[in-house]
Amino acid sequence: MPASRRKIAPARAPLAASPASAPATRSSPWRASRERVRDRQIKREAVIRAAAHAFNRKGYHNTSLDDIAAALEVSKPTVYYYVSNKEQLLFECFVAGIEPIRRAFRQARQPKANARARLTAVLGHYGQAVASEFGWCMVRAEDQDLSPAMSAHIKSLKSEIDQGIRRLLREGMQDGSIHPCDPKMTAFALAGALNWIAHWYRENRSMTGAEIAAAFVTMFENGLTPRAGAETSRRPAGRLAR
Amino acid sequence: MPASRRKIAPARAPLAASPASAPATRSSPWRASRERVRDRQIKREAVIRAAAHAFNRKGYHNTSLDDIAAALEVSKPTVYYYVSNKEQLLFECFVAGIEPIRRAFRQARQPKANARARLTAVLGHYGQAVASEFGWCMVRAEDQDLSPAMSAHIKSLKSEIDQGIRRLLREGMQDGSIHPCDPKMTAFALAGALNWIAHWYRENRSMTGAEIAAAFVTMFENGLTPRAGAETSRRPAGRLAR
DNA sequence: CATGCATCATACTGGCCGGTAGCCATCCTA
DNA sequence: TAGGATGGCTACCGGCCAGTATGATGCATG
Repeated sequence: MPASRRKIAPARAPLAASPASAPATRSSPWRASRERVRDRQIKREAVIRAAAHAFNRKGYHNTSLDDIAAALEVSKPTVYYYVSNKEQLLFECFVAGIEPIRRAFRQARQPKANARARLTAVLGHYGQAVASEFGWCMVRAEDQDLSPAMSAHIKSLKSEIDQGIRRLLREGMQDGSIHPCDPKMTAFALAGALNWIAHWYRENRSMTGAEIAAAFVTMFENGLTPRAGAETSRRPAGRLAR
Repeated sequence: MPASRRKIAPARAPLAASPASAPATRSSPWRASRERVRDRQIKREAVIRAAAHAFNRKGYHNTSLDDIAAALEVSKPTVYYYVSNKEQLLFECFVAGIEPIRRAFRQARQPKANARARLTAVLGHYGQAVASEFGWCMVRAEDQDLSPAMSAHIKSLKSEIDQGIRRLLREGMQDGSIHPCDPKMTAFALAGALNWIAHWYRENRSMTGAEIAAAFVTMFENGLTPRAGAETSRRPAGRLAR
């Protein structure tokens, strides 16, 4: 069977540019194969994205590198040409997911508003990140699946986020914009609620990540108990947030 | 090498009756092997517990049935003598974890208090369940890891919980005990925050599940924004709840 | 056209692990 | 004390899959 080069998977699914995600379209740079874009970085990122997509749908352990390669219409050694192993692939997805959050924290550094407002902004970015293509990888990167070195690295990144939230909570309690609370527990609750988005935000993406984050944040701010001032319905069913 | 029966794992670790968990002590019914407790159900439950413990520490995919067998100081076919396969093992753990929550909902059926109070009670039980030995299995039982039948079964059980929370939220909005909100998003936020306990409540169990749940619930009820009435610290750092 | 580099495919290996076949030991019952 | 029932073990199989050995192809440069 000669003449069967560079076309392992006939056309299982051209990855189809995820319907309503972030504006980052993903059209595999291999495709018709004859153009040979040589930009290594672009292809490498395509591999990362494809991995994130596959992990997202099938889980890390149920995704083989052959799957990822097939989605890109290349073969497994090609994938290995751009990343060193599967673990690193997951790590890259993790970093891609968490980087926007770190950026949001850097933005929230300068205190141009009270701490609650800055926390709100950070949580909004957080929610969007979790709802992104890399959210699953970010949230579900288990220490158990990784080598000790990677595990430590990921843990430190996660801890950085956690500490950032706690810090904003403390600042808010100092400047009076946040109700007194245990910063550790509160940070766990906030991060947990947002992290969990990655579990249910899969099918039916009727709300954008920003909308979800906004809905959550208003709930966190107001609480369940009716406020004395305005107990009437001002925003009865979300959906018009943001 | 004769005379090597019934002692595969010399004494890797007698499971040691987990340090500070629920009062359900777990002492493997095989142990000295000579007593031959015949109660099949007891041994079966020991297998489930051991599986939950192992999944909890190492994750489902990183736990082999040999691991579970070794933890019980028996061999793999013995495990298969009590459960049909690994998937069923995970399912049993899931059910064991979720059953207390369903019970809490049944208790919350009779409206002897306003809906917010009943929701608070349910969430307390929810948090305790997630912090239990089976919490991880309950929270992390992924549809991807299961056959379609089991996946559907689990999904329906999870949905039952979700709908229960939404119902209490709606009831609370009707009886005025809960601030108007989108019940779907709010239920996601509440369940997510509580589910996430399973991720960080592992080492350092300085708080009990009930304490954590109580801390979360007060935060959910009050929100982050300071209340007009009492903005002073009444319970600045948790730890003395319950 | 020759050489070298970058890119990628075919085809394989080796280990792990879920699951099973077949056998043995002990206990219960008659 | 025979014989089934119960409970368990050793030893194995087969599939999946991460990762690789080897080499082919195309492009750039001289």
